[in-house]
Amino acid sequence: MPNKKITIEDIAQQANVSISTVSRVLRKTSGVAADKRKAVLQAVSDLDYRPNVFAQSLASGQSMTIGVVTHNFGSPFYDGILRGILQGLEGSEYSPLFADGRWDKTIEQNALQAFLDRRVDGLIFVGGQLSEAEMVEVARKTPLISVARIIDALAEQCIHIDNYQAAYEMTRYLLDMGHRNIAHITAKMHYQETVSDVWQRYAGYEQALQDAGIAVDPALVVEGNLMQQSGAMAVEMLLMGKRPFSAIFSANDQMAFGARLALYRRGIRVPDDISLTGFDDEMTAAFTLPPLTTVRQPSVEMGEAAATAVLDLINGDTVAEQLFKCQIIVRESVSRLR
Amino acid sequence: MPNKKITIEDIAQQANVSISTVSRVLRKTSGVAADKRKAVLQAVSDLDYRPNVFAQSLASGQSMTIGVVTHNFGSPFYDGILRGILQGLEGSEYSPLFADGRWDKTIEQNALQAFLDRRVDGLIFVGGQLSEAEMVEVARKTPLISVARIIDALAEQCIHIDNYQAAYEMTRYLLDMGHRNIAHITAKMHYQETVSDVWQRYAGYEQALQDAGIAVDPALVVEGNLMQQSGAMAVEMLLMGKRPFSAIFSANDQMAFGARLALYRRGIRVPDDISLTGFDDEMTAAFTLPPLTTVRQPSVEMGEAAATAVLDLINGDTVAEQLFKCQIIVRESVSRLR
DNA sequence: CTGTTAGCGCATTCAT
DNA sequence: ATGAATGCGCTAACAG
Repeated sequence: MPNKKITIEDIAQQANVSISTVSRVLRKTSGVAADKRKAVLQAVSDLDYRPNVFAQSLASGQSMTIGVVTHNFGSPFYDGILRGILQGLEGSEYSPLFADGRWDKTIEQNALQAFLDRRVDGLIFVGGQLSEAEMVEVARKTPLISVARIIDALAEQCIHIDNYQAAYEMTRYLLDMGHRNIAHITAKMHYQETVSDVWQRYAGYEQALQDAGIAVDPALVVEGNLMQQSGAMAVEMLLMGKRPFSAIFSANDQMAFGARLALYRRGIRVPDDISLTGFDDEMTAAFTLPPLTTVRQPSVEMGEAAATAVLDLINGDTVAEQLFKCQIIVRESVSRLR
Repeated sequence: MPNKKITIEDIAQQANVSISTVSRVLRKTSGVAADKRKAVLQAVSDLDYRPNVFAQSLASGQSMTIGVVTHNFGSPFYDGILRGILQGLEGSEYSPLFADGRWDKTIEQNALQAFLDRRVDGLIFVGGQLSEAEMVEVARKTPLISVARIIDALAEQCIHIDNYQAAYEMTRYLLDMGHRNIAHITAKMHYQETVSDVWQRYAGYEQALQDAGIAVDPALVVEGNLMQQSGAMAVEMLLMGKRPFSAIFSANDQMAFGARLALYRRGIRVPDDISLTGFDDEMTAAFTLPPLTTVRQPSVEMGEAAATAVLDLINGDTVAEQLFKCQIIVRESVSRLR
């Protein structure tokens, strides 16, 4: 039977030293005679001692934890972020605490409060529903890093991808494949906090077309709301307009799936009749026929960067905004024209 | 600016009472004069006081937390469980702590240790890699509930579905649709702890056939390892055998997706040529054509039951094993025969 | 280097 | 009902 209520005092006795010496070797704050250190370590393992984190935190004022807040655990993207954070924290003395906001602001706020009550030494937000002002307020009191969401007032503390470039490259890819009439499914500005991302994606699309000497045809740009259903609607709208197009670039995978479904129902084949691309690579684990050409966010790397960054912040170091480059995942949903 | 370092003492002063009185109204352990109580509450909100959880835990010996350990956050099933747990804990004084074992036993053990160090008052395991013996050992020291995994020695503390019945019903459904030659993709006994579930699913399949006067054809039962890839292999094996079959019942969705893929590659249509069903309803959010007829585990209800159960356990009450009934989700992956 | 001591913030007897 | 006093287990000055 492991530890019952073994305290630092027990091992001090067992090792014939004072409790401060024990604390010293455990916290490795200052030198301790080799023999005493050995005796302490021996006692620790003999008695299977486990320090009381509450007492530690109470006395030191530090909890040695960092809180991770997200929209919801159940997504591949978050899963990657999570792995990255775990990796990034490895070796450090800090351990992560997780909370799932469930896309509900109230729940998220409660979770945040719980973290604050637990005196987390740092915070990592992956997305999040809090307003910029609230984030800034929180950041004033606790080291905080925002992943996959840009907070202008906290730019240096943000880790995200270069949406513009990724969209540019995706459009460029479509152009290279011979497509000239490329539709784009975007989203209205007010639907999500991710709005700025979506806007940048549109900008990348536009610029790529312009650089290819093609003007954006407003009739080929339709707005959804980021959800799958709206992707299907978007296709219907595109079809109703008489403008011909050979490819669709959706600002996110969700809508792309909706589009895929709508096309399927119409008997329009992908990619034989229409090429289709998305953004986020949300369905890597899913079963899609054919899988979508899309943009993959380096979630693991971003998570790791986030962990490293909070650690730096806690450590008093300055951090800088980090822009990650995405990878275009080419799959059979795009065909070469001509 | 909210609380800085406001302690119980500050509000004691502000309310002209002793700290013990403050503690009393906050912990509502014993009666306090109405006026004093009001004064205290007023001071608490005025100063935006937040109790120090570490001091609380250190003094009381309780952390008022329950730890939730899972394989990995990123699955719809876990997502449901999570929601259920959140619901079930609502109103109680306990708040959850989450850990993701990432399908790695070492990581899981570390997470468990972290929970133990944090003196969680209860534990909920959703799956998990620990051996039965280890689980029993942990359960000896901490109230523990196992979700979706049967631990014989801890039967009363388990919450799971009736795999046998669900499989029976699914097979029955296939039979009702006119199918007579129904293949089954199962898994070898040693691949996972979920093995007993898989076995029960096979048993349900077998019994349903027998009750319909059909003997199980060993040639139509193939073993995978629960992963998608093995589902594809299974189909290849079935195809190689000369036995005809019109439907496949896979013991889990993962393998069913693999099977779906293999069939597609072979140009065999689902459900026109072969009907296909799975188990777990893992891809509700995914894009599948057609979506699979499968078995849905009532994850939310199970999560809620788990939360309630740990609370009971902590409270010293006895708990009983809980078997949940599943729902068969009918989708267009099954066709009617004849 | 090492032992002694004073808190950390709060729950809890113990008196009153 | 309520205030004073202890102690939870540990860290961090503070003296040697």
